[in-house]
Amino acid sequence: MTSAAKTPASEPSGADPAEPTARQAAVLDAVLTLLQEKGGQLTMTAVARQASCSKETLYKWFGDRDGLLTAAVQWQASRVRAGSYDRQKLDASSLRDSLSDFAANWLSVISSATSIALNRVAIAHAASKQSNLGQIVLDNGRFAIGDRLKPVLEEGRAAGLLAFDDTEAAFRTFFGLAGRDVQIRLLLGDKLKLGKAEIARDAAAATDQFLTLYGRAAPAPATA
Amino acid sequence: MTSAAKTPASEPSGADPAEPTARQAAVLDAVLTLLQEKGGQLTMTAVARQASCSKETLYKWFGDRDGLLTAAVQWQASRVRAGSYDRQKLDASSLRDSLSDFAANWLSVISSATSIALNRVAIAHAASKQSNLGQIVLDNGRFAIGDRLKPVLEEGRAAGLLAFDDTEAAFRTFFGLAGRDVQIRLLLGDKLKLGKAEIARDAAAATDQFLTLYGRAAPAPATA
DNA sequence: AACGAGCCGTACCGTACGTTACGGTTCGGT
DNA sequence: ACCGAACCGTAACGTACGGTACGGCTCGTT
Repeated sequence: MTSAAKTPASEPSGADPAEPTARQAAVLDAVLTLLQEKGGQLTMTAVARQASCSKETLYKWFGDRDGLLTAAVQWQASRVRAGSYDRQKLDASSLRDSLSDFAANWLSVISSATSIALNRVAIAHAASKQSNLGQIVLDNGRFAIGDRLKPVLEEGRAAGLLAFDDTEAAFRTFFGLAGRDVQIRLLLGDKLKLGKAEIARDAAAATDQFLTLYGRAAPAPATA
Repeated sequence: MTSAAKTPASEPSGADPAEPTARQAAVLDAVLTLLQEKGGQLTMTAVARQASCSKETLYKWFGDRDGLLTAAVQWQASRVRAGSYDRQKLDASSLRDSLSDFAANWLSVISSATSIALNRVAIAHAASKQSNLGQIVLDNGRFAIGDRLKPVLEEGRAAGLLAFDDTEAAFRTFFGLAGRDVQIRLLLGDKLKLGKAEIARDAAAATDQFLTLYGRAAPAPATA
């Protein structure tokens, strides 16, 4: 973004990632791989070598270094979006399972090497540049899970299983109970092994705590 | 830390910050100021200009860029350490006040421009270099507040006001309830104004939730 | 007054890296 | 078979910045 306003290359220079070609996806995978292995010292030369492509191609496809980083973040985000958790039946048990699944999934994501690396570069970017990398990561992380979880919470409320006034506040409580200090510790380099067993246990514990705070035993129809 | 094992300058090259001179403290303040204003693009030249000193002096005092950053982090940490919360009387009301104070203080710290800037550089460092900046920030942030809060929790348990098995787990729950998504959002550049009123309200709410999960109404002497 | 330590300001050096340019190769279209 | 587009590999350029050297100034000491 140092001297933009050039010929916008093919297409991924704008804010719309559209769909990268298979070859471009391979390049972006190389970026993600290098990001995890080498950390912040990601150079265009290293990307070109890892992806077996020329730097000229990188600049033609992605404009500049920021464009490449942005495309990589969006590429990773596009593959994280998945499970839509189709709710029909909604009883106390299935609600608990849904919440626990959400917490476990979130813990898995934020403790993955890819997520840690991407959050680090986005945070480093937010420190100096004006680029929207941080916003992109937020939109596909914190806010995306909020958008997916809030409907579940509201269905739970409609079914009389949960009680709260502010959906956003309830979600943020759940977010805090599930994540606690995990993300900041990992971002700061703390060794913190989270195996599947720990994640499942912590997710269940967070769900229990959330239900203690917001749960209602049985459907309570109508108003007060 | 790039090529240590030189003549260790005066003294702040090791792990012991000891006590910086007034002049050195002014330099470190300049670092913190620049870190907030300019973000990650902190250059030695800019520090020298801001502090009205020569680069030669910076290198004599702090060894290299990492040494300067480390000293700045520890300098900031040394001034954050304060309130020891001397507990003698401990009833339900004072426990609630203590917890709420802790939460409010923590929210104030992590939402301050200085903390955000320091956490960003520490995270960026944790990404590439092997430096212990991230560990220093963790020790003076997350772990420091844990060491100060855990005794309060255990006194509360001894007084029959709280019930938990694992002090660490109880603290992490409190940490999550208080912090929720605040820190990650701020680090990623999200606009999130936290005034004194919001902090006080959120701290009180987190305390209420924590007491709902872990509180016991009255002293319950002896075992079951 | 003379001296030396410490420090400021600045010029300078070496390197890393983003970005560009260019020659050579592959490959689909005609 | 020929052409042009796309792309690979690499050399080259410009700049930013960490680190060093040095001349001059200030100030405390004798």
